[in-house]
Amino acid sequence: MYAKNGGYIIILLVILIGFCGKTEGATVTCEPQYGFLPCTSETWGRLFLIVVYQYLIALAQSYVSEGSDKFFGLVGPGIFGASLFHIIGNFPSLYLVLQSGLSNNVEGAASSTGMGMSILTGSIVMNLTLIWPTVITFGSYSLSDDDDDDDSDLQQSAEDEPSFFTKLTAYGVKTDNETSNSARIMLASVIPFTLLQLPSIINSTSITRVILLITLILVVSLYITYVTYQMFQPLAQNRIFEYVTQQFVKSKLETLLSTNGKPNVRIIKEIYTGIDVNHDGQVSKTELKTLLVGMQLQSDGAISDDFVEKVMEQFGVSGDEFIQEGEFVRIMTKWLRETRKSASRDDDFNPLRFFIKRNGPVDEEEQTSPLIPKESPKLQISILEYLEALSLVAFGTAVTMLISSPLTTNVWTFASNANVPSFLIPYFVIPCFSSISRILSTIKSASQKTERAASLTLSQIYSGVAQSSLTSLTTFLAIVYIKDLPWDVTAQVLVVLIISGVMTFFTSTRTVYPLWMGYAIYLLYPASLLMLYFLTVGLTKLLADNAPKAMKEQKFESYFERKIAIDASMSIYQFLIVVGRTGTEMLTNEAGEVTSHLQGMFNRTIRLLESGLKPVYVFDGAPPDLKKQELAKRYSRREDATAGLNEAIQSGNKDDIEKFSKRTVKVTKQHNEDCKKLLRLMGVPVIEAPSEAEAQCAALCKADKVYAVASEDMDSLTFGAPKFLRHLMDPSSRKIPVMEFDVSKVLEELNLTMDQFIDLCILCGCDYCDSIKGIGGQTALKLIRQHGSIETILENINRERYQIPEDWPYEEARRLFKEPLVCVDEEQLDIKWSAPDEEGLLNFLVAENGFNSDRAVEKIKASKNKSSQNRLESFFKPVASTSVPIKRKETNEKGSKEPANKKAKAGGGRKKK
DNA sequence: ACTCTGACTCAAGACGCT
DNA sequence: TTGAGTCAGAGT
DNA sequence: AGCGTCC
Repeated sequence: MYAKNGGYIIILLVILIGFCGKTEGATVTCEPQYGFLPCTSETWGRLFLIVVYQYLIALAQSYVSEGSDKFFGLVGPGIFGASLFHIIGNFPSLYLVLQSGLSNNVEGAASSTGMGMSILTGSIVMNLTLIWPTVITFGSYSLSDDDDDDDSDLQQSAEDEPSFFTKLTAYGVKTDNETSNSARIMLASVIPFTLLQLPSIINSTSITRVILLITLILVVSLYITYVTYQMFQPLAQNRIFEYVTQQFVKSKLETLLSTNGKPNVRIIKEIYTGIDVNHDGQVSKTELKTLLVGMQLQSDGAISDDFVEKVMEQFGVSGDEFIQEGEFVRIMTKWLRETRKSASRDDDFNPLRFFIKRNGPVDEEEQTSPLIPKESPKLQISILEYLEALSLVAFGTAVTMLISSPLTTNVWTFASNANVPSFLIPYFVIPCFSSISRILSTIKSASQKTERAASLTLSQIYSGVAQSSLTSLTTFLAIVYIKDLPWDVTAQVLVVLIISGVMTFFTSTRTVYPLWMGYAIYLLYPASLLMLYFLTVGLTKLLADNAPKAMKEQKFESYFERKIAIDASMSIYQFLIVVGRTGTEMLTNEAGEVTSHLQGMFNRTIRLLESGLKPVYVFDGAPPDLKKQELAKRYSRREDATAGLNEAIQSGNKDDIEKFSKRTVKVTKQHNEDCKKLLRLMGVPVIEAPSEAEAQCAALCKADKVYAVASEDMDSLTFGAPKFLRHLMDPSSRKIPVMEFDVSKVLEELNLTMDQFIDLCILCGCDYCDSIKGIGGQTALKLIRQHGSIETILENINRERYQIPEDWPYEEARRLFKEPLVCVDEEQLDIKWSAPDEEGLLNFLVAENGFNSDRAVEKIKASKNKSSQNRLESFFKPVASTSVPIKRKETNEKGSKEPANKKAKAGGGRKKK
């Protein structure tokens, strides 16, 4: 059976890889993970992949749990059962939780740590508010104690069934005391979450770290306690053991009973081997007991040795003798026949009859009787068995590790493309996926509708929660502490606390859960979603004082097919400064004209086209008057630098030459014209802004002509570009992810209006005017918050402390930001991307500027390939984004971002790596 | 003690070869 | 030029 | 990954 499933996994993988290969021919714009896993840039393709990956993970997890169950069955309760068993069983989900935190990507560390915690929170809450009530609703039976066995299935016999509302109180589930005990243990495991809440109350980074350490120590000691407890209190372990074997035997028996006609000897033999854990070819008394447990022979309480003896007698053996396979098959067959005919007498100890009417009488008096077989099953070790278990675990784990990273990336991208709120992904989607199999098995086992089944299943949930929160929390805290990662888990922690608090209230004191309670607790799940939503959204607002996260990291590839406006002058400047320049030397053509900018622009544009982006380059027009002052200053500085350069050349100081030559770089009209020509030849649209290029970019974005503005200059935000990308060009050379800013979110989280935001930017310093001495990002934000506008600030500010520049033209600057001179008429409509004019391009590059023709041809080809596939329009609108620290340009920018980290903003001390 | 500012420094493109 | 990172000093 | 080359 494992082999069959293993076959599925392998076949699926092969299909996937084949799928990948197919994609490769036509469209490869995405990077296959590990070089062979398929990938896609289309949204629905992603969905498909997600489903497949998820299925694979579910399979893998079932392997791991089967394997670890097998281990447990082999070893039985003991030190292994107490410790390793849990860890192994939890490994796949643990890995899912932590893989994000393990990434080396420091930039994304904050979000990944948050993500790990969200997954943990999500699965805890899901266990408690979805799986838990499932036990109640699926496992409920009449709580009144009459012995009518007919209500075995609530849904079926509608006639004599009580009404739905009556059932709410009259039906339900009972559990034993041990279950409440597990609940209390689970509660204890949640205690550390309280500590994690402290940093948001206390405003100190150092204390935060101490708290982190204390929490870590607490969690570890709790974990040790938990393991120790289980070692010396085999109660809990025995429950799991029973649960495990019960699952196996039960499923077999169900198949057996569901086949009509002749008893299926093969399955009976399978059961026999299943029970015969040590594979010595015979079933002992202890092993038989396992069978009886699996049959749910008694609705609660232990199987008495007495009873086992009697059943043994049925098999013709007694005491320490063994049951042989042939005998086993014979008796089982007999039982089956009898059961079908229901001709058996009551005292003949046919356990199957009890199994069939699972909802047998509940004997409350026996509730307190010991649940545990007096002797734990002592099983002999079979190497083969171990190997099988081991390989199951190893295989499942390997598949999980392999798949989980592609799964999560796909899930994220899908979510962002489909506009799913991002917090739902780690909180709902991922735990949901990994819980599916658990939900199913829970339904199955709860459907037995016996106290024992309910108790076992609930215990299983509690201990599952306790284990996963302890293991995950330990690892999470350790990583965060050791790597000193930023973390802000206030919202998740609160949700866990509230949910588990409510659940504790429900569960700690009682053993009877009426049906209504199950339904009520279902409601907690949506409630927790709302709670988390308001906490994340609300909190950031509340914390807006510091660093709202209004930004989202994006993969470079996720901008496939997106139209992006780029400020050309900025790029040209960069190219001139950096491309092929050594001292005063630059890349030139034969005529001695500089071609650095062409080289850079060509390469970059090719790269963009190859990635499927649609760039629009916007060139600067005439600078506004205000900026002229600034420009004049720059000009004079450049003069100085030129003088310095000459001096340096004469003195031969290389460092100085280097330094000054950088400063003397100037983008000339000629450079601009060259680039425009190049771009037009490449089929890339070029727009000439009447004034500021940044402003024009923003206008294009506002007019929905482009998806976003890409720039390194934060002025774009001030100009109100709805979407703003930073580091778009960087990922190739550096490992910085693209940051996507959403102005509306920025405003929302800063809790400012656009006008206020503009004022803020002016205060922080802009190209148009000076800033006020002594006011940086922080103070500016505070002042704006407090007073609302520059005017009011000026009225209220302490003029002694802050020297306000004379003739401070803030109003003018504001006007430039608010109503920049941009071109809005339909002239812009001709933003069209066309195929490159190869001939013209080659002529221009090779003939006029001395480019290597082979290289040029090759690159043009590359870009053409990709751009032809660009035709596949994506249906999906640009994506909403979330969360980022706000920044402002100038030094102060750091003012607002960096403090964001330090400020211990209520969000909990974030530390920077 | 903690926060904020401002002054300082540094690097800045993109590709391919080894 | 720009931003990023660091550091010292001044301000609470 | 580091370093030279692109023109």
